[in-house]
Amino acid sequence: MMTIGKLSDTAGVKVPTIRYYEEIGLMPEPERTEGNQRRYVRAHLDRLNFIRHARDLGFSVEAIRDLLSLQATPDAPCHDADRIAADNLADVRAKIARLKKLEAELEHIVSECAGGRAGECNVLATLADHALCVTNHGHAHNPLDNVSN
Amino acid sequence: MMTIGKLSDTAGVKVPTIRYYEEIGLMPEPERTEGNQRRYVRAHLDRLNFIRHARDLGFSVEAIRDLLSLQATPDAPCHDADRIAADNLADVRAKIARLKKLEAELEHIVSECAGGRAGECNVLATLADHALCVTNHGHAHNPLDNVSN
DNA sequence: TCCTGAACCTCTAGTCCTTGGAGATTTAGG
DNA sequence: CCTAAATCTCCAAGGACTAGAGGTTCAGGA
Repeated sequence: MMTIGKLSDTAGVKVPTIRYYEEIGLMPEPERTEGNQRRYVRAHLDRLNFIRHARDLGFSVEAIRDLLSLQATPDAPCHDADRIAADNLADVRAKIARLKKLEAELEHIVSECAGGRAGECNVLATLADHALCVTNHGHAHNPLDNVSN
Repeated sequence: MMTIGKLSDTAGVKVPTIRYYEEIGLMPEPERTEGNQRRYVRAHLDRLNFIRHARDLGFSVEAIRDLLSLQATPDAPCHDADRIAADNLADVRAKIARLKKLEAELEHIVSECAGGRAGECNVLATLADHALCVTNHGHAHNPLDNVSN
């Protein structure tokens, strides 16, 4: 029997986040004391650890929802979990590829900067003119959605 | 003199986004027609291209604000712009490093999956127990903030 | 000149995943 | 029994957009 604060410390997930997970149905509603405070048991900690770990690995909340329901049915075939993980891996790789292009671009920009006045600054010049770029880092219309996380 | 739609198409920035940039002060308020529609000139396009390019490169709106004010004062020393870009580069590198750890972890998880039942699934087992991880991909308390670009 | 339909306007609210605060209540320890 | 810490609920913010409703303006053609 532990309080939400103890659960929070143990799992490394902030208190409001735990309540949020409950609200969106990732965490089950725990027992309450007479005074309406949440009391958790070991199973809650395991589940929260699972969630945090999956979030650390970049899984979306929706993916985690799927993984949790798979976990709940141990006799179900495992390829669904495998596919979710593989999708996530592909996602992570795409993000790495994109960030590497940005890295190259930024390296170029920064290294060229001679430390003069803003009027001749390479950083500013490059940002003002895409044609000065060394790589094609994309003219994506939703550039960052792909990279966040 | 171009409409917001033309500006949007030319710069590759969605119309509501342009209005949003105006609202937060990244873009200046343009002239209006008698009927209250925005009309842009070349300078607006240049500025919007600058902004989009910087966003593509992962700069935050706040960083862009700084860069734009530097651009407006060509005689100012350039090291501020350089520092902003260098900070951003460090940021991108940190994200890459983090994502590579995730990649390694996910590769491990996925490759180990024998395609059996969920009860023995490696994906699920690893998520349930951090100790099974091959790398220390961090117990960060704000795991994804560091990675979203 | 009028009409039509596309593009524009403002305003509000939603996205995602938390995080923080206000103000009230409960709990555990001394 | 008292107090301080922790908890409760509810609401709002963050970043950077995105989407919709409901209404107006523009440009081209008949």
